[in-house]
Amino acid sequence: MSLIFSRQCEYALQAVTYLALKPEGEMTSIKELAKKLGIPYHFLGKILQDLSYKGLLASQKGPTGGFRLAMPAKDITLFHVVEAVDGVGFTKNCVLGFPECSGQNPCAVHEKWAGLRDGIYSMLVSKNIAQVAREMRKPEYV
Amino acid sequence: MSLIFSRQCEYALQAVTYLALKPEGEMTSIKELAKKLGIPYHFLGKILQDLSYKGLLASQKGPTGGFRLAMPAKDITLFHVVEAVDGVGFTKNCVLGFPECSGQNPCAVHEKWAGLRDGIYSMLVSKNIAQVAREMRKPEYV
DNA sequence: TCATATTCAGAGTTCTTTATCCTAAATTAG
DNA sequence: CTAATTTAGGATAAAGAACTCTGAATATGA
Ligand code: FES
Ligand code: FES
Repeated sequence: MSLIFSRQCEYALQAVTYLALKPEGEMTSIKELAKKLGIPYHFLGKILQDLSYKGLLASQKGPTGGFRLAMPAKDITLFHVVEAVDGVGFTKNCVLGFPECSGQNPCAVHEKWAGLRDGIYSMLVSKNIAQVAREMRKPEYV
Repeated sequence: MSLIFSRQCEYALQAVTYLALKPEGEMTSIKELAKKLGIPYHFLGKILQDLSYKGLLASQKGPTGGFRLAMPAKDITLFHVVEAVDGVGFTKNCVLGFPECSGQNPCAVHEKWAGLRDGIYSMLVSKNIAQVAREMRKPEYV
């Protein structure tokens, strides 16, 4: 079981932050990304394709081709990626799965969850991916 | 996509807290639970069966049969249910999906996530399900 | 120019989760 | 004892997520 984000979304987040480390405009192949990040090659291809379709990445075919961010890294947050891949359900839904989540008929943990949800949101938007990428202390990001 | 807990786990949490409202020892049928909580009947049956197997619930067949908590509601927390159904992965895994999550090679949001993860854990253990059930402001719980 | 190697694009497949169905076994009430 | 009710449990179907295979586009260099 994946936690809050789907596997696809996790891979997307890893890949996009990896791209943020590259000089602006430089193309990076699926091969390099898949190898460095340990993500299944073809699956990653489909994910990046999807991110291109949604306007977050730009792609180019052929040798020397690959993917790059469609806009400056400082203008992208992790939230943009989550929004594009998983949607914004986690900002609206009841953590216990009840059909409605509002102050009207709150479940027992509604208040507590509201705070945590805000925390998650702020974790995703408080830094742009250029900063995020630099703060990664992961061997994958070398 | 469900958020942090699987659908199955959400249903389990709703059902167990519902049972916590009943007088200790009283049996409640799948029928009543499914109807009140709006959970698919047969699916809920499997979930409750599983919770019985894991020792959280006790069951009895025949008319007047049903399910009840296997121990006093004050001794059960939401975490017990999550643990039984989804496991404790969320307390250990990297929120960005990296294979390792530790202070050794932290991802960019590791610290922030550590705090949120603790918050989620405390949300699940700070009250027993008797309290949780009483605090539900849900029409389902009547 | 054109063959070839490289890379993305998109359809297709497998696996897991969710949900349904059906029959058997246990238990109660009459 | 019989009929009604309820859980137990296997089998199956539908939906969604995860992953794979094949083909189209493109740059390079012979
Ligand atoms: S109603 Fe449950 S989190 Fe809002
Ligand atoms: S390494 Fe990412 S949350 Fe710990």
